[in-house]
Amino acid sequence: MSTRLTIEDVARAAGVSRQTISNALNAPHRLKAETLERVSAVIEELGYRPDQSARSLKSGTRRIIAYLTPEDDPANPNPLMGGFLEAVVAAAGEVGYRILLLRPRPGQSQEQAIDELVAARTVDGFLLSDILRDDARVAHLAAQGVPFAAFGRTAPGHPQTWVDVDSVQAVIDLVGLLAARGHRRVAFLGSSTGQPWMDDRREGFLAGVRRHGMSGQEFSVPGDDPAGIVTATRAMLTARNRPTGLVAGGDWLALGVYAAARAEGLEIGRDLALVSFDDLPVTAFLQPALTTVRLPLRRIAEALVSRLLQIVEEGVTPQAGLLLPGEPVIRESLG
Amino acid sequence: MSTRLTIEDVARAAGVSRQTISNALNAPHRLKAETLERVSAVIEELGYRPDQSARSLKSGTRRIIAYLTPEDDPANPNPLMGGFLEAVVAAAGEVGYRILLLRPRPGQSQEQAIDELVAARTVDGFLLSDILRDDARVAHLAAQGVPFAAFGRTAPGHPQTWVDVDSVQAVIDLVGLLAARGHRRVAFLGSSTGQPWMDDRREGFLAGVRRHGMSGQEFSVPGDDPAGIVTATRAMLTARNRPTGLVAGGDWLALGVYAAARAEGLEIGRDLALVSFDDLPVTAFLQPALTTVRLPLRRIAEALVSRLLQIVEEGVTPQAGLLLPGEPVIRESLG
DNA sequence: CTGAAAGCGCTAACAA
DNA sequence: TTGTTAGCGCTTTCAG
Repeated sequence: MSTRLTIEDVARAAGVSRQTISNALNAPHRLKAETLERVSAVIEELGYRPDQSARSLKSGTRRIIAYLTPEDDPANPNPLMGGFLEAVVAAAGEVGYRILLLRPRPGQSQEQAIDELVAARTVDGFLLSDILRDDARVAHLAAQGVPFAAFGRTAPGHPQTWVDVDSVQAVIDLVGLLAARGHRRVAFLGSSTGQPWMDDRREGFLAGVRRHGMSGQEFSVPGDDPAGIVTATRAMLTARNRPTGLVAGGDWLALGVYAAARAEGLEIGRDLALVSFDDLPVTAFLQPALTTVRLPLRRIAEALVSRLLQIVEEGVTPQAGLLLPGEPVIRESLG
Repeated sequence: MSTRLTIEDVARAAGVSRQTISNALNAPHRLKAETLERVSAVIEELGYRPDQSARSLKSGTRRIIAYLTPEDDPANPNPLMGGFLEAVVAAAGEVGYRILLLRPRPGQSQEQAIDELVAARTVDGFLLSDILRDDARVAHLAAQGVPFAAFGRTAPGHPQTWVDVDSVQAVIDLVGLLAARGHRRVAFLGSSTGQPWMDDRREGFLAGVRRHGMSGQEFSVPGDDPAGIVTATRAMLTARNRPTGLVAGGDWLALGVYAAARAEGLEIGRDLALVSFDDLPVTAFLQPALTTVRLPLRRIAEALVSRLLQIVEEGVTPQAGLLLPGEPVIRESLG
């Protein structure tokens, strides 16, 4: 029974003009304390909230942020998506914004989907993730001068509103852990699907290997389907001179390493030290427990929202990206 | 540089009055074919989209649906969330609606969060999931007469806009598969966290056991943390007269069964037939592959959106819920 | 079939 | 400090 309560109704109920109601909500300092209190009580009691459309029409601001959700392979949906969204929604809600999900319709490009929302002035800005080195969406948003913030580094010519995890450093640290345990022959298992973060992790591996004077090999699986990962890993584990320490480019790959090790009769944590990245919840079932790096999703989300709103509300574009440390979680797979 | 294109600009560019533009968009049949074509071309070329706020203010409709996201335990986020959201966003986008994510702020109840959005008239309706038998959110929305649709059955007194998976039947079928392979001593492994869908699966198990005259035991793990699941399962597997066939209440539990079986030196698919529910992508790493039931997320999402929009746009509340079949996926764990 | 006028609910500029 | 006036961009009457 939403009785379509308007500012007028509230004004009448409180015995003041509608301006006073508006002021109570938007410029409380202009009201006499006594009036403010009385009016606020009425607003509260009636449960009045200004109509968002009317307010937006007037102010030009929507208090809505679009999140361009990544294309999610149904066979391998990102298991961290739920947690990331939760963090983003919470961070935005904290400052009075809501999150709108955006996905291109079939046959529509991501840029077109963006344009549609911009033209209809439905949102104040955009949040992006899974940024590519040369990201068309970023280029497009930057060219249009539309406010956005990105989870993942954007190219130098573009607005530096990004937030990212310092994967390079995190993996260097992982390699350091292997070195400290005496491993000399180590390997990196990555996927060659071309994601920049995988490249960063690989780069961290190489830097770590160099720093510790280890012998480091790289292995790459072509896609991210489990069967392929297991096959590739088994091949790696049966090669002569197999590594004693292995850095997986992500927990999804590490899952394959457990399966492969089992198939080859190798015991992780004893025959093979394994470290990884992502801290997927499902790895809690692995035996022995997986050493990995947790992504600081809450901090990422907060930083993204705060950077975006700096542009939207204050017109200030941050001049440098923000690199957040990963959180190493040491467990038994390290040996 | 969004030049804030208004209907007036487009009218001028096309050499017609602004009404004609509005008509071209909202009542094309009123225009002469030739005019419509010419005007549409201009609209297209300029990339004009009516301001959503202005349109909403006038029409009272927002073309936005709120999805009240379930509280996601960070330690065990629902891995299907990403896929479900994707499906919902796609289904809504197909008919010109967008999805807004809603989560209560700290200290705020879900009902309050709903009220806030309703009062501000930010959305046209709500989508809910993880419905409880006696769901306060459902009661609240129904009492306010706010349009909503639910993934999960709502109580009889409430609007029957729900869509659900027929878990009972699906599990009966699973038990049938075990019976056909000669299993007589079977068990159900559930969690006692009180979710209705777990009860449905349990009920399906009992019905199946009855139908096939089998001996069926029930086991329950208190929470959903992996360690607890594995411990409980091991206890079950080491009891004398252990079951030869096991129905897990969900893949998350099945993951624990694999771990427990391994620890006990039992081979799934040979020493123990295992069937489950959900088809989590991560189970693709399991050896042998898990027999389970896939949730028809796309169909669920489409049905939810279509039912909700029937209420919103046509004022028609469906008189009965919709029960969709699960999709059994037979793999080697069945034996 | 197209043009003029009114108003959705709100806020910001001004007047009292 | 409060009340009055105008107008955000659009759609929807109603005349032409």
